[in-house]
Amino acid sequence: MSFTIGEVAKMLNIPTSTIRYYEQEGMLTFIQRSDNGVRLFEEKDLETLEFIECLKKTGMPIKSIKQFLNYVSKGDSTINERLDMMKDQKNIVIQEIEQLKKMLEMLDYKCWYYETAKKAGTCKIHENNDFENTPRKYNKFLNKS
Amino acid sequence: MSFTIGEVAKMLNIPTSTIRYYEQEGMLTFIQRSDNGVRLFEEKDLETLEFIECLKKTGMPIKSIKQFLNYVSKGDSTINERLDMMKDQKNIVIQEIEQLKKMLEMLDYKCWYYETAKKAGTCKIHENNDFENTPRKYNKFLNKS
DNA sequence: ATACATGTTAAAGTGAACTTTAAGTCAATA
DNA sequence: TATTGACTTAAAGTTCACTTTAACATGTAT
Repeated sequence: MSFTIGEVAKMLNIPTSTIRYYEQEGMLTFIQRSDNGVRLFEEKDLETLEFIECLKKTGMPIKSIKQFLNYVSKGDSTINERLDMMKDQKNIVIQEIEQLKKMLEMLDYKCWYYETAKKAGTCKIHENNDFENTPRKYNKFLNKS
Repeated sequence: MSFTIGEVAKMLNIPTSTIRYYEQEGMLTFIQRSDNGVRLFEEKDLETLEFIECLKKTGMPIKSIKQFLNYVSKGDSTINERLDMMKDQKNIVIQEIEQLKKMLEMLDYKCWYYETAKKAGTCKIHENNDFENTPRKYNKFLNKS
């Protein structure tokens, strides 16, 4: 049993134009066609599309995803290359999470900064960078606006 | 004491073209000029630029950063708006971290998948989705390629 | 005095990831 | 039989965040 592009679009919540774009970019070399040229998606193809969406969420560019999928289609001779790509992407995601955690601390400070300014009715409350009245976890942000 | 655009670019590791672009987009309305039109950056301006870089790392679009900085220049009457923006961005970052953590698990599984395939010399080792020989934490990925 | 580094601008170009448009094919339904 | 809805393509358009280019100004070093 197979699905049309419209059905796939609904199921995976991806616009049909995006799916066609992916095929055009050479990511979906495996998709079969009916006699009159209509794309036929199998269950396995849906899984690949879902995997593509995951890789996109990790920030992997479309060219790299294409590269990976081309390795997949070449079979066992490309296991090392695929392993390397997944390892590299893992490290990228680890670093991205690290960075976002730091940014979260900064936003946390900013929220505190504006909560207290809101209570005081003015940002002037922060003008002298008062260590005494600043929660310890925010001390590192003082004197850095 | 003030800095030229080239000095700022080196200190913050941002291209001069990018700084000029930010000004053009209305993010740097505060920058002063010398008599002959040369930009003069003060210490405070550097801090603002660093903050802009932070907001960019959180994924905030340049239009929103501009919005925020415009609120800042309007003073105490916009404290609520600024607080709301920081709260919103905090939630966005929290969700992004959540998503990346899930993607990290997926990449972790993929690494294990290809490590074992590498040892076996073939991906066929995974063909029957063997629950027995799959570490528990990867079980949820079985039958989903 | 001339070259050079650094600054200035406006405008055009880039790359990534899509989206939209226009024109056409085909199967099913009123 | 005519229309509707879903599919097809190629090509152009869009948005974001810059970057590059070209032409010119200015201050310092030789």
